[in-house]
Amino acid sequence: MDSDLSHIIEQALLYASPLPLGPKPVDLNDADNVHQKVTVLHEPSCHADNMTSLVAAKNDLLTSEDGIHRFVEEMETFPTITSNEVRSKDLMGSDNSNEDINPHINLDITDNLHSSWLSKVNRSTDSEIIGEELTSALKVVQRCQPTLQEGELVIGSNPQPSDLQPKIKRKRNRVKNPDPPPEAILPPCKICDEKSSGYHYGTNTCEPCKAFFRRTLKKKEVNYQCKCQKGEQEMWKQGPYKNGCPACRYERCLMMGMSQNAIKIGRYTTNHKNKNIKEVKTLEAQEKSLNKNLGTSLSNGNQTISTVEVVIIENQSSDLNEPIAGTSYCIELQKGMDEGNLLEIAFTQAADNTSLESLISKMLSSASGEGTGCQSSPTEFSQGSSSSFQQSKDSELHSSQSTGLTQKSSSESASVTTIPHYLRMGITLKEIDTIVKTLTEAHRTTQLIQSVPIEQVRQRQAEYLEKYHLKTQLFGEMRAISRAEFTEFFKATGIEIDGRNEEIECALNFFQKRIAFLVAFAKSIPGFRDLSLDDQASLIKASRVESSILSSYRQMMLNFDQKTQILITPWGREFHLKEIDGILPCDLIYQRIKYSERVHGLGMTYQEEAVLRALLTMAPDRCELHDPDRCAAMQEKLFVCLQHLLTVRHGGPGRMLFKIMDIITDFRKLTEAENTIDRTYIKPHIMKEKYSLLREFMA
Amino acid sequence: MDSDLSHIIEQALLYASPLPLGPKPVDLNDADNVHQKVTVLHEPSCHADNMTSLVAAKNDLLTSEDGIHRFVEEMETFPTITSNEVRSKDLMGSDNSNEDINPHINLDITDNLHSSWLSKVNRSTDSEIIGEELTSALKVVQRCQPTLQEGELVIGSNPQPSDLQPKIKRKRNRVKNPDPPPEAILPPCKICDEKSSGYHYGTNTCEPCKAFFRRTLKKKEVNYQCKCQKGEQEMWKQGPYKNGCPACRYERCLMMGMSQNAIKIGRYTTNHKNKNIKEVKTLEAQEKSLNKNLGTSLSNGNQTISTVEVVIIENQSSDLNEPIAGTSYCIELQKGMDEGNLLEIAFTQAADNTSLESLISKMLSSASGEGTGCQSSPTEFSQGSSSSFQQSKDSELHSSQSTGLTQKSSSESASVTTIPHYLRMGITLKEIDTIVKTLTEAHRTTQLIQSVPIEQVRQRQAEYLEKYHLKTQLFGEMRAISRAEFTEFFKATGIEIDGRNEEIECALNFFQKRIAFLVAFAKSIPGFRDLSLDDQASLIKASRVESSILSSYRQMMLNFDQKTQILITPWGREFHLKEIDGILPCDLIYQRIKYSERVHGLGMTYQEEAVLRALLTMAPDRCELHDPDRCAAMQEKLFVCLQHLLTVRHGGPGRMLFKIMDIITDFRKLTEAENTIDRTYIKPHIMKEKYSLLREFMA
DNA sequence: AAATCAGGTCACAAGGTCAG
DNA sequence: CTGACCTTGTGACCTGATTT
Ligand SMILES: [Zn+2]
Ligand SMILES: [Zn+2]
Repeated sequence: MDSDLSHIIEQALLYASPLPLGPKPVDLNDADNVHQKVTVLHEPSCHADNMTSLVAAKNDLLTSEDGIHRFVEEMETFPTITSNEVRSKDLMGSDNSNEDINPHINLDITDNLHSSWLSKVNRSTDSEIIGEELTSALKVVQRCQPTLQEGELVIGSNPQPSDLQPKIKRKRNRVKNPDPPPEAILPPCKICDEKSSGYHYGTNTCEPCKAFFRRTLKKKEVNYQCKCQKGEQEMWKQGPYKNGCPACRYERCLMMGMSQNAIKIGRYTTNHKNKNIKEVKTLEAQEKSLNKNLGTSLSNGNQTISTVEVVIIENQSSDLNEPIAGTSYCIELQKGMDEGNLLEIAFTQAADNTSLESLISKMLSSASGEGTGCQSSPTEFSQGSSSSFQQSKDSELHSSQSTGLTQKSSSESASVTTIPHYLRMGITLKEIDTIVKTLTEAHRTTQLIQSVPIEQVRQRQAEYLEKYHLKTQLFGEMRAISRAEFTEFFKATGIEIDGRNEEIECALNFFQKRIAFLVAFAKSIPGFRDLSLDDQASLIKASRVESSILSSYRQMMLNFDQKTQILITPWGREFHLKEIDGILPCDLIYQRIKYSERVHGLGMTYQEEAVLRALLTMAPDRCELHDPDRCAAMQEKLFVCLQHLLTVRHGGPGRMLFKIMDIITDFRKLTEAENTIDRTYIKPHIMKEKYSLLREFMA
Repeated sequence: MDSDLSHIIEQALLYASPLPLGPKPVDLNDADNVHQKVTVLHEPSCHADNMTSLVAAKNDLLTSEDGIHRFVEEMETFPTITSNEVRSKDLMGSDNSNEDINPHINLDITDNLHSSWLSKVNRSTDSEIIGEELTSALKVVQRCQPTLQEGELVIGSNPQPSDLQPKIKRKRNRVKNPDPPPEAILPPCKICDEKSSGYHYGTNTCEPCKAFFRRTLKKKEVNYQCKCQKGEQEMWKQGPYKNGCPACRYERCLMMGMSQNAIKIGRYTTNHKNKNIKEVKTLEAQEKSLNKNLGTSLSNGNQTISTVEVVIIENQSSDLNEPIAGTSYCIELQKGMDEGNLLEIAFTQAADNTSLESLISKMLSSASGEGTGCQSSPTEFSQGSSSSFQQSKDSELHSSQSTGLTQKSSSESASVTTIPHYLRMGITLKEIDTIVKTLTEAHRTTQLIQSVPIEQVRQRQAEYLEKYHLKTQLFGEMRAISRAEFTEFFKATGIEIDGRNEEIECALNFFQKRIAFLVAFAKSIPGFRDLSLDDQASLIKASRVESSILSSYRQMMLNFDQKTQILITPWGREFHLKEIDGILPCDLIYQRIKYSERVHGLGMTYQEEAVLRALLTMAPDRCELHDPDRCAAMQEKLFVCLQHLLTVRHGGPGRMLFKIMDIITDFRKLTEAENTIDRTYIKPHIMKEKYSLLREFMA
């Protein structure tokens, strides 16, 4: 830290010498250099040469972002811009603040036109910094604009002087912003989570959503048809989402309070600005700081929600998802999901005393047909034959034509016209495609998705926070009653101090449900069912942590509020992190949250998520298998699928893949940790017959 | 819609008369500058000059023909354009953003129309800013239009001043686009190489291919039958192609990433547009330079050793690295390696009390040129390698080129439009080849290779085993003296029970040497040295376990005998696994051995190993970096290299890659384990100054 | 004067249609 | 089935108006 200085010097030296800085180092402070550069730039004859040297110089200055750098960079790219591309407005310079269009380009054009006299003038210019010169120059030009127009108008229409003045003034405003865009901080689009462009119709939205809403407003009759797939409507309800469905989009717009009347124009009030900032901060905090905070936040978790914006909505359609009053939080199974069969088995059969093995085995073998849940997709995948493309109506399966999702992909992938390496093996693209579709579908239908908008969740959390405070005031920290104490007390007296056993029952119940989902998903993995039942069971068990995190992390992000430290469990209860220790080990929960955040941070698409989930499920080295090779072969295919997805999305799987691998690694640790915890915490509770499925999993 | 009529009339009027704006010059408020500018622009005499210089300048800037050329073309043809063809809005200039119409055209129009009077406007030279003046001038001209029109209207319709404002606005609307082909620049169809019609389903495709893909999407069941002739399938894989085969066509669509979710709609961003242009440029450039590259890269590939197992070298110069007396077990540094510089610093400098940071930094910065270390000994190695069988194997595989570049050469006869294989993310095959070579070389020269044949080793192990048995018979299990006991004893009495401290010194010494190697290798990674020194250091530290295992596992396999459980350490001592615990935690050694076995089990080639080592070194997610992105970019390249190598070797990297990833994953666990162990075992020993380098690594 | 938004414009792609 | 063409909706970018 303190040795930094010398270190920096070292570095400086290092970089200074060996690298070819180009003829004239770019030195911002030195006027001469600067001028030179400018001159150079405008000297047609020198053009090419200087270009290269400038570029070279640029590359040497690693960190700096400043004017010249950018300038140089643009010079570099400029040549590719053809005349078509330059908008007249750019040339005219009256354009206000287009961030993409760079003024320097204008310069260059101009240069080209007039290089002869330009270069001369330029040299004699004073010792200002280039960028500024340029911009100021721009400014001047722009000034001319309005004025001129003014003149014309006078001619044509006999204007009143009074008219003239304001006009000029107004025009001036438009004068260039010399410095880079301050780039106001804004929370993301409430509708689609994209980068928002401001507060539109009463809500922070992106430009597209704004336009969409405007168009809709203009319509005399709104009759959008919902184009959503199975679980997508829930996604819309839950939070920002994006797919091609205008009906749901519009509905969400309304949900978020967009309307003509909510319009607000003009400059932000400080208040509003602060609100924005706060909101962003909150979001960021949520994304990042969980790790460090936990320790401390456990002790001081009584901050109030100051920044959560509770959007008050007149919700006309509070139909199905209305959480019931006080506590009962509604868990919605996928509507489309025909879970009957599966769960039936899971729960009914569990009642008898079949051997543990046979329990899962039954679940596994039961859904041999299409009948069960997610299996509607191709079942017999086995060895790459994939002959049966019974995508039934899934043609649009993941039709989430997430418009705009691809912008990223387009940005990177240059000219990849060749078949990637990873495809050189037996697997065909078609197969990949099918696998991905199948898995995505299965993934979507084997997770619990609540359709409660985040605002409601937060609200509920806020409410609970108050309750919690009250409780703690009355009884002191709930946490004080440790699990050990409780058990002791319970054994001795038969009295549940705080009714936690009931809670535990709920939790266990939920766990069993989730297991059913895990099984269902696993079964949908192409080839999975070709394995022996034993192996199937082993795999599912071994991957339960991964699979369940991948299937629930989005919910987790929704249901846990960093600020208040309040978690709403999937079975619908609120807990402050501090009190949860009585039911489940706090650490476990915490770990889960942490991992959820990490996964969330990856920003995977649904498809990637699904494939990864499958990949992790099919891990032959996680457990003893009868036929590990077969499993490995399938896993390999899944890996190829994942690679393909990543490659397609960001012109190269590179970084993402590593990040994922990194998390996988840690997943294993988590699994280990959970295994121990489960044994101590859960096991004692699952002796009841109805939890035999669970028991099996804990074996 | 409604304003159309009047608008049309307006237009008609406008164009009907040759637009004599009237003698009144544009009168500006502060007009001098502007006037001048205008003058310049419209000075017929200047015109030609500017034009030509412009063109000249342009040609410097780009290779391509289109941009300005087209512009020039348009300039020339413009006069013939009739009113229909020009949008009024363009003329009027107040229009906001037509990107396709080139401003210059406007300029020219105006020029032509008005040159008569415009040129007369006085030109008082003024040394104000230039480029902008120009643009302003442009604007002026354009603004004239509407005004003028206004004037016209006045004549015709007796306007009220109040009317004026809105009118201008109205004009902008809805002028039909009569304009000629704006014809955006687009790269060709990625599927069939035809002229593309845009970005469809995430890819630039032609209209037919788009339709084809759409139809396919709509199908519920895709069962195309391949109708390809022999060889045609390869064509499809290779690049854009076209024959009647829907199966392959679809396959390629998927390949190129077409999909529902890749849909992007709406207007292009400037960015996207630029990307297109760039891509077109790149394509053009590639076509040109392809042949050259191929020629050169083919000719300079003289590297042969790819699968060397153990390189045996007769060592004449066992200079500085002389290990410990007693048993003379020879550790050889690569002869050619000019390590002096490096190690010097590592060891000499270590003596003084420089801060830790600067220590590594110095090592990092020392080898600024190519001169150092691993870079220097390419030739010797190939001589030294005795293994002839590999060569033959190699030549079978891919004749001269180790990286399989030959494939390309074989296909070079293909259509010109075919882009080389493996050309992703801007990486050319040549680049891959170079990287691989560099790394292989570096890898080879930054590891300790002993020159003892395995028989000798085994023999020695056998001998030691006897000794060991004797010892244990005499003293009982060595292991009995635990580290704790020893430390205690040593502290108390100052007596080393079994001279283990000496051993430890040896080990530490060796570790330091190895660090030097790690650094040297890292530095040879292309791009590594572009990172900041801090980052470099962080990366090296973070990857030390991986890198050292990859550089030593072969030795490890050689030096550890599973049967006897006897290990010969790299610093030349024998140990039974049981006794080693006194010096290093047995578990660590054991882990190392285990991992070495795993890696060995992969059967990687030397090249793969080298690339993998580099890949692992360049892991941006392992540690905090100032510039993770840059690092990630390089890592991606390395990843491509690895993929390429694997692909070449076994026609598909699939499984292998996955296995590797799997091991990588576990490496991280190992790293963590070692970090803890290091802290407890090693740290206490490295307080001596000469171990400061080591100390830094343990930080 | 600067910030900030409603609204407008139109380049652009999805999906449909229909004649080959 | 193919692909040219059409219709419809989207969203990037701009301007003028409105606030603070
Ligand atoms: Zn949005
Ligand atoms: Zn095509």
